[in-house]
Amino acid sequence: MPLDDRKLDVLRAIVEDYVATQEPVGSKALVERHHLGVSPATVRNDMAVLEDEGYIRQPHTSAGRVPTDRGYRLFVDKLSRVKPLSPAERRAIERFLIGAVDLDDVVHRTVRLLAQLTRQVAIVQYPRLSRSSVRHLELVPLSATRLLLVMITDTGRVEQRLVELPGPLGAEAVTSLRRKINERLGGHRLVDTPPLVQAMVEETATPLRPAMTALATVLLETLVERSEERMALAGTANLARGGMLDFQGSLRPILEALEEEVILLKLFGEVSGGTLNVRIGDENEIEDLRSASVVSTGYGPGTTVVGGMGVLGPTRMDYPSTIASVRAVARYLGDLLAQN
Amino acid sequence: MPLDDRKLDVLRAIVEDYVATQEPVGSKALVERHHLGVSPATVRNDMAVLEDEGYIRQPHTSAGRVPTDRGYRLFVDKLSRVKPLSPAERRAIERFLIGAVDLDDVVHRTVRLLAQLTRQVAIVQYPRLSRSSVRHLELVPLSATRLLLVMITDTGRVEQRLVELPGPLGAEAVTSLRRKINERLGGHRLVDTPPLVQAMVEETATPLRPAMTALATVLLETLVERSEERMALAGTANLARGGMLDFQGSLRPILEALEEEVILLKLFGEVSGGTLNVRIGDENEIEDLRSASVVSTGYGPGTTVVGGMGVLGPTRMDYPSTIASVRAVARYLGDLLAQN
DNA sequence: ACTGGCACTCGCCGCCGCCGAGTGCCAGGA
DNA sequence: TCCTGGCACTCGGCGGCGGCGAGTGCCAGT
Repeated sequence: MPLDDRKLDVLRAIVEDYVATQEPVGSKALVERHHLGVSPATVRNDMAVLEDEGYIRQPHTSAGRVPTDRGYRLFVDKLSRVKPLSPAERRAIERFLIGAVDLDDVVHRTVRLLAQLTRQVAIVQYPRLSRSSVRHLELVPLSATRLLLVMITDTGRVEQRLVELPGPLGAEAVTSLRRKINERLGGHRLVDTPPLVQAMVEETATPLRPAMTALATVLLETLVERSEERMALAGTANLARGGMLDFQGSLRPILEALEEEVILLKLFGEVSGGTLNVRIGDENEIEDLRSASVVSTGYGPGTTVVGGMGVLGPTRMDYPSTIASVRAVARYLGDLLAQN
Repeated sequence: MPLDDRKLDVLRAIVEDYVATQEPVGSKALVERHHLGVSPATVRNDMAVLEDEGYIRQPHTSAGRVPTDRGYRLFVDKLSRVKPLSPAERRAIERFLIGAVDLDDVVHRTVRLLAQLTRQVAIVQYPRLSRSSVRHLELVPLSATRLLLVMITDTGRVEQRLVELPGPLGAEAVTSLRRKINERLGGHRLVDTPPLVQAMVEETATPLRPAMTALATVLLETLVERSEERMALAGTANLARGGMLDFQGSLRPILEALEEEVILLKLFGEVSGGTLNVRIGDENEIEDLRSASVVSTGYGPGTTVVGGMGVLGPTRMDYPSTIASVRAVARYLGDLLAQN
């Protein structure tokens, strides 16, 4: 049973009003606030149908209607236009650009910006190591048997790791190792490096072999396999707005989920396509986030995706502007990375 | 009017019971649970005095008593012995030590450990740059006019910053700069470096002068002045335990404060002495934290203090064990840094 | 196909009275 | 002087009650 246009209009009106007021919306209030051109009674009939179809529900008899997850889904898919950003928002985005001194700074500013624009919890993943390529590898001797391995990627990430050498190593040896690893790995994407590292070890002459093996182990284990996806979080205080009416009473599960990096990473598992993703309530795979919605997208220079970002909020959130903000911030961040 | 011993016993009992049950405690319940050797009536008289003196109060007439901030203060100062850690806690602390691969990892493990032990919000400051000394400075040429400056401190922190050069620079020039800055700054504490940097610039010969100036600017501005004190946070979900009875209803101000790095840094401003610090409710300088208590201390190898750490929770928290945990974790972390 | 009218439902709110935990006070006893 | 048992009192919490009103579903009429 397809819904006719007016029913869709009604649904849209319900979603908009409910998001704005956070109170169940009744037929009378609807016709007053939106010029639907019909009487409350007609709207009521439409509502009955929408309820049968599972798009809205009544918290209790004789209260107004509230959208269901399914209703929000339809709204997002069919009924909402992306709301253009306000000049103030554009200005805010541009202002955040200036003065960022390094990648850490950029990520932190971005996540705060996003939290502020959407008034929700924002999450920004650092550019993924696996999607980046090696710009430079540096070896810094700390002592005779200890090196610091510093890796700089084309996305600006800098990772460092301690390497314990099996035996002491002279300065020339370090120089030689440094040259070799840069020759072999420089410019390659991290995902492609494992075989290169392997080959590199095998063709290393005996004197340097043990050191190179130690180095290779660290490279493989810590930089590639456990590619340590970092992320930044901001705006958790926004969860406490609305006096815990949202999130069925307890912030606890949400806060817990936000602290589990593994869980957060899942959120960005599917942003590879570069398309923007909206997961509403039950659609979330993560148990603890079933009472929340997540708007996420990938970002990166040009069309490539080097990381994910998004916001988390109550299912009753302003999807059009949230989506607009997330998309805009992702684009700006991508541009910023590109011009670097 | 000094409080006699029994009154203090009564206060201690009230604090312990209230912390355990989270409910106002009455005279009858007190004599039942603690063998005070006197009748409820006597306890009531003592309570009246304690109330006059401002150590406890009644939420409303005909309810039990609840400790005031002042009551907790007296309890912490005079009435509580530090509770020894349980074997399970000791084991947890030791377990966290093994397998930490770098400073980031150590700090993150520490903060999670602390949150878990105390079941509260834990905050750990990274070793302060200003208290650390330079172990090594590395210059990595990224392009002809761009250097990456990497600084490694004796506490294991690695900071990097981009340097835009006024003109292109050859490889030998970079080597020369690298040698010079390491000679001059290596081993010195960061707080002592500004004059050294200044001097270094002045005695640099013309060809390298502009590059050195750029380098010096970055060094001074970003590494010393704005010495970027980072910190890690964990256990925010613990705030939502106790159904927001604590924190007078809203988590919002607390969460907001926790996101303001500036505010958090204030918490550790006074840990320099290395002594453990307890700030209870109103004693907090930070407005938003007036409904919370903070237990903080410094940590560092041996007796020096390189950073702060602590936990934040409701004023009705188990001070003895919280204090024990914070102290123990700080000591372990200090030892870890020392043996490194 | 829409509308006005109408009876009905039910959550919210304020009211009331009971119960009981807890208190303050007092007179008597060690 | 200090402690105790007894006693009257207070007041928050709880459950039941009734009225109000927003909102609904249905139906007959246009």
